[in-house]
Amino acid sequence: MKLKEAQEKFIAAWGAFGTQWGINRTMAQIHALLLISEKSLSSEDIMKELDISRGNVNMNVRELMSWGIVHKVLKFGERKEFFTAEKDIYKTAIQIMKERRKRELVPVLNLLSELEKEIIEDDSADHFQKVVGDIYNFGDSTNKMLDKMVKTDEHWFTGPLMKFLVNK
Amino acid sequence: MKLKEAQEKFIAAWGAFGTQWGINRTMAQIHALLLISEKSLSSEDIMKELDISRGNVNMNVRELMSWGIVHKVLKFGERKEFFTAEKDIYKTAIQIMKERRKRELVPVLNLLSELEKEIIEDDSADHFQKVVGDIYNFGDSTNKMLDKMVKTDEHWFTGPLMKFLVNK
DNA sequence: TTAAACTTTCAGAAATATTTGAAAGTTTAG
DNA sequence: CTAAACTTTCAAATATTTCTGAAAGTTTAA
Repeated sequence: MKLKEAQEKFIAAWGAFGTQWGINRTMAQIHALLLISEKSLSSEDIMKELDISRGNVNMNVRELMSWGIVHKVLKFGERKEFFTAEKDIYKTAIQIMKERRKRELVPVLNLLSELEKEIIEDDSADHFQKVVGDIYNFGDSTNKMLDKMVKTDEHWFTGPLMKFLVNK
Repeated sequence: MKLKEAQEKFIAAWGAFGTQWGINRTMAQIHALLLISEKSLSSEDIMKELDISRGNVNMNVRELMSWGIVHKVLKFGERKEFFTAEKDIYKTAIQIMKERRKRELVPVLNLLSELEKEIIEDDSADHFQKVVGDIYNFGDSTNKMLDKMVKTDEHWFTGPLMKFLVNK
């Protein structure tokens, strides 16, 4: 297999997987492209490589930056902006966890704790309150666990946690 | 707040969150509805409650069953099928992990290992091979970890794992 | 049998999400 | 300044996903 062919396969597949786990195809493809590019790329480069419009590149690159997994690079003597992806996959994963915690888990916890507090009028609310409480507790534990994972400097993924889980 | 109001809020919110993490709104709403219903519900009940069509209910309930978090219940003397959601949130989470591992992680690992093996022709493929290899290793560790988490009978979420992570 | 009670399917309609591309906005070299 | 080089925005077009509802299929009671 030619390198180019393999790269295209990787980008296409990453795009398809992206769709499956809820992020848009193009965003995932741009991320894949930047991951496998040693040099940082301009909007122009990305447009050509993936055959997509300027606006699309702009919007998705900004989204990737808001996730903290793609960064702007400025080159001396160049007016243009270039972009590069975090290449450490561990750091990338941590960053994604961080963002998902913030964007998805925290809002759920807020909703649940609001519901938990407010149901006081109805005395047939037992089951509902239990469900809400159970989900809250589970979410809260997950939240704390993620927080710990994310804040520690330790490379826990290859460290004692993994040993703990995988051995024994 | 009235119970009914709180329940509707929960269902609506669960639907919206679902959208965000890549599953369809109605499927998430049906799951929410079944979670907070003590009794199992018929298609008819779900149609009325969420104001959606028969076909929509049928398709999404089957999808939830394929995830293993909703089950068919047969009642004596009743021709109709009823549905109920797994109420243990921990079991539900484990089940979702199991399925995501199978549906999302394993296919990614297959792709990556295929790419890893096949790139042999080009000698400028170093960086690409490193990226693919790094992602593979990370995915493989995650896979093993999830496998362990999922297979153990231990309620690890409140057990030693959490203690390990949250304390110290 | 058969017909009522139910479930499933699926083509077309509707809703939602993504993309384009041209215009507006911004920055910088000279 | 000002004009060239670049980035951002956003309304309209396109693509994708989801939903409807009626028809087809299945099961069961009698």
